[in-house]
Amino acid sequence: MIDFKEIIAHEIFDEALGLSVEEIKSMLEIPADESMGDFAFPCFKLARTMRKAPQMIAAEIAERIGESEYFDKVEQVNAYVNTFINRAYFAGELIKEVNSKAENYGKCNVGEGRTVIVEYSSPNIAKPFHIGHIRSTVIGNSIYKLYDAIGYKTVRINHLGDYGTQFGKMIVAYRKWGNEDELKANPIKSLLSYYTKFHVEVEEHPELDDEARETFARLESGAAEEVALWEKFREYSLAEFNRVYGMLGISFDSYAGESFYSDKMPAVVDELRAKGLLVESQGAQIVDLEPYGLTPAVILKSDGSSLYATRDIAAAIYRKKTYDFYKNIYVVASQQNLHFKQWKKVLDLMGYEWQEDCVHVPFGLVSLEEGTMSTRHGRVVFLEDVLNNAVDKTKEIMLEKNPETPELDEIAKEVGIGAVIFQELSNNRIKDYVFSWDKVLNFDGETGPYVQYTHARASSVLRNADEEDIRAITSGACDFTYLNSDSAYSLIKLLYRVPEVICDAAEKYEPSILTRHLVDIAQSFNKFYHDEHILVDNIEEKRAKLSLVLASKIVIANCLDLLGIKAPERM
RNA sequence: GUACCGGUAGCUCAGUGGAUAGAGUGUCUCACUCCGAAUGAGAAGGCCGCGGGUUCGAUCCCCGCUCGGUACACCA
Repeated sequence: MIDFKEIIAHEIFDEALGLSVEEIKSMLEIPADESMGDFAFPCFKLARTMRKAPQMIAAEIAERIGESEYFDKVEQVNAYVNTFINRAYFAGELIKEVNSKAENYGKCNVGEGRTVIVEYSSPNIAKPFHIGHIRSTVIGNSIYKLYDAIGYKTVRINHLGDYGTQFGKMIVAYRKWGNEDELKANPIKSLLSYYTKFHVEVEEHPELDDEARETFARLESGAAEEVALWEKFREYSLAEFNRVYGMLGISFDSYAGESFYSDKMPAVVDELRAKGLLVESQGAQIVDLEPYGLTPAVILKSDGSSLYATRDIAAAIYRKKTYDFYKNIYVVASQQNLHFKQWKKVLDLMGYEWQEDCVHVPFGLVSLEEGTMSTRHGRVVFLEDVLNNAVDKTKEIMLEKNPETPELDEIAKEVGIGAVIFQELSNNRIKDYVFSWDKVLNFDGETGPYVQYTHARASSVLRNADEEDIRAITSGACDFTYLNSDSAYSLIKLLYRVPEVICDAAEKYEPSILTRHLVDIAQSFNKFYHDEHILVDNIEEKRAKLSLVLASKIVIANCLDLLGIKAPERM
């Protein structure tokens, strides 16, 4: 693909400016308003070194490069040199690139030979999968896809919350109030009811807490009965989670959760002790982090059992040994910022420089209109219900608009679930939000269905073309001078920027950057579609326009895929 | 109390050390004998939380304040 910034930087370069081509390239801007050109070069900074008014410098540069064949026009406006690339040239280069690379357009291999671990979703066993869990699940999945697209080897880890004192509580509760049949019939619901009952009962019988702690200690030491029960809870729960993952089209390479590290912790504790980091405080074993302005990291409780922090340290060391990661990414809620700071500091104190390659990717809180979600208090919205409602709503709309659509049920799933995922990936992940049924079931405007509709619309136009047209546009033999309208050209520019947007989104661990750009593309396509008739009588013009439709369809589908969303041909 | 995160149009949110701060939604108009109206066009809507500072230039960077969220040793 032609690097237009590179070309322009070479054109602008002149000894007298005192800037290298690279420096000029990095100073080039894409103007907010298209009437100001495609790429602009601001001359403010040159004013000082050249001791000349920036407007004059801009005027001189514009004059000097104005005759270049790459430009339709070069203007000086105030302190800017505004360049307008030759439209037919730009269109031809971009469209041939997209249509020949097809599903690979946007990908690259900058990560070749390196491994990136993405830990995401990581729900707690025996608790329902609610709307709060969608964030880590869907953001993490997109980050994995982004890194995969730019050439990294990826490892997807679902760090299941399948260990800890809560399982002591669960086992105690199950023994007191549960039974096998009930559990089999409706695992998570039953487990949740036992857990809830435990918390009610413990108010009056505080000794239950001690019992739970003892039970977890037995589990951790490998007592057969406790282990068998725990395995049953885990297996049943996982089966339910997998149903939701199936709906979302999400899978993992590893389900090594907290329990997986239970036998790897004593070594970590020994190592900490050997390195002189472990001290006793109030009966517990801790790492003192006061010199670093942090509260202490508790490694072992006073009863000798392990904690979340201990397991995360063991996990990081294990992952470094097993995968030799380039980056180890944790997509975990921002509530755990402090935990990750402490954890990184402990690894640092242990002498592991690779802690710098461990990245916590935090995201904001989802709450309900009634307040913070609380499973125990029944203030909870189940993810599966949200997905099912979105699918039902989609089906209703489809039956009204396009009842003849083949495979209507299948497409309703792709669109309904896509709508939920898309909304989740629309905003900066750090922002908190309040869940709203109205919002999640709205399919107009900047939504997943809007983008999918745009894709279906482009597909429809291509279906209406004849075979010779399709052959011509896939071979790239078109007269691109027909694509010189403003609406065609702004669409082309948006498609051109997709590869850099993908890299940017990956580097910042921010899928919403891609989501936003995709909305811009859909808007731009729809404007082009309205402004211009595509299937015109003039064959050359028709084929040039169809080639842009094909390129748009390809790019939309590729971007949707990176968000974990399907791109149906009809809807 | 301390730390971190957020405050941009009625609402939900983008945005960048630079040109006139943008979308969607809601409200009011307009456009389907025409390639898919889940669409497009137009109108209206802004002390970019407040006060200082750095800079040729700050919504953006720094400091203080304020409002909201989150976290702060044996839960995860």
